[in-house]
Amino acid sequence: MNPATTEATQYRLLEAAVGLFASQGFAATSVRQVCDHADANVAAVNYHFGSKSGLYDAAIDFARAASVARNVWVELDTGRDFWADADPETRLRRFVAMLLDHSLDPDGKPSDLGRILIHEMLDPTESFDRQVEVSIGRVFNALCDVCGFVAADRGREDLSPESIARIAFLISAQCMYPSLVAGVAATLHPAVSLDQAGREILAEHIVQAALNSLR
Amino acid sequence: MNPATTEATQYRLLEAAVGLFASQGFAATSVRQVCDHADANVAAVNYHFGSKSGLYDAAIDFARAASVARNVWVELDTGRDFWADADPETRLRRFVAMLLDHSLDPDGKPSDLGRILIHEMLDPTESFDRQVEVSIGRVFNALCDVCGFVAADRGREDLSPESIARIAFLISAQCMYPSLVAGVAATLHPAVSLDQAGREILAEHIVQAALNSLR
DNA sequence: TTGACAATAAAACGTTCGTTTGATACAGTC
DNA sequence: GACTGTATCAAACGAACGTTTTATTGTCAA
Repeated sequence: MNPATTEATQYRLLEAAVGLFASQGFAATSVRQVCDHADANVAAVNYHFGSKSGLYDAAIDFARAASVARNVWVELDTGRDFWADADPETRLRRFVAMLLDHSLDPDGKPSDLGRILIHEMLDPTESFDRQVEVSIGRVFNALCDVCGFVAADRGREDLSPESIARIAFLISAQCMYPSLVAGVAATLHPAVSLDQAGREILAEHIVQAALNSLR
Repeated sequence: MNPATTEATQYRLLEAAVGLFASQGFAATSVRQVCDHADANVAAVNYHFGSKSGLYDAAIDFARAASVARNVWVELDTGRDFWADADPETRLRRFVAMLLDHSLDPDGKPSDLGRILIHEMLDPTESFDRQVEVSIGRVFNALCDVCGFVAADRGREDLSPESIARIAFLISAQCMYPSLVAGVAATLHPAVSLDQAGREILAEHIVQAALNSLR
């Protein structure tokens, strides 16, 4: 088959894998299930990705690339954010908005990457350390930095690094929670809307809470 | 074998099942794995609990009973909390403290029940609706009520039920996050301590954020 | 001592798992 | 037209899965 179709098969496998790994996790997702969703032969996974683990790693990179392409925020490789010249409060506001955008897809569905990350936290695979190193670890450090800038901007040099980290911790909690519950939000939180408008209100709440803690 | 030993086998199976289901979820946990951890025969699960699903349901009830016994808060069957006579702010403070205590075991480990619930949110089994009905759904409604009392106490009748629900939503996020990350907190959030002292500081942050939103 | 009963154990049931094999189709090169 | 490399397919591999069957054990009442 021609290379174009080949790439299409790989693409379909990755798309199916991301969605299934996101909801079921690595161990509970079978290769045959992925291939069925992708209309591919069972042997395609091992041919294109070497193994189920290879597909998993490729799917994570695929999801991360899609998420970053949709919403460039910080350089994941360095942790440097792109608004180093803006004032601290603006940086914090943008950071929270982007964490939420990475937690929820544009249509309000929970993010695949976020849900894969949650599975990794509950039951880490060998990919977890790499994810911390190249992605969430650096992002969390960048968030701590931004919170530290806000604190310094307000003359709160008395806040210890632990206090700063705790505030960043609670920001992470509020930004990641939507990707956890969005799939069952209709059952669990029927009164809370997670569309674009609701997301902006949530972001403002989160920012205000952080600013109050840093005041 | 005598009934005492029988109960011991059931108990060991439930203990092993709770831990494994909490970290791996239902589908990724095998019956043989549970029996190995419990030093029981493979047939013991189907003998005592009928099926793997029966073991799962029993394990959830087991974990919830242990959690409630350790920390009585609201009546899970009715959603009624036990401090209906206290002032609204005190009720909120106690509610947050108890949500955190249910998210983290006394020794700072993530709660098994909380992690099972997270798995259910990511990929609901048939047990999910029942869990929402008898547990988390009622607890969330009770939390909304408490937030509403605080708002009324402060003359904020202008806050819509949606606004109240959103504040309760963010409280839930911050209280549940520890049970998600506590297992990897050393890697992910090395600066944030989740022991008893750190938990109290977190609770105060969460309460203050909610009070500010309700002010 | 015997029979009834609850609990455990070993073995096997058919199914599904991740992976591999061998064959087939098809593009481009000589 | 023969050869090479890539991609797909059906089929099968041994291992592990949830579950069942059969046999064995120990404890009671009769």
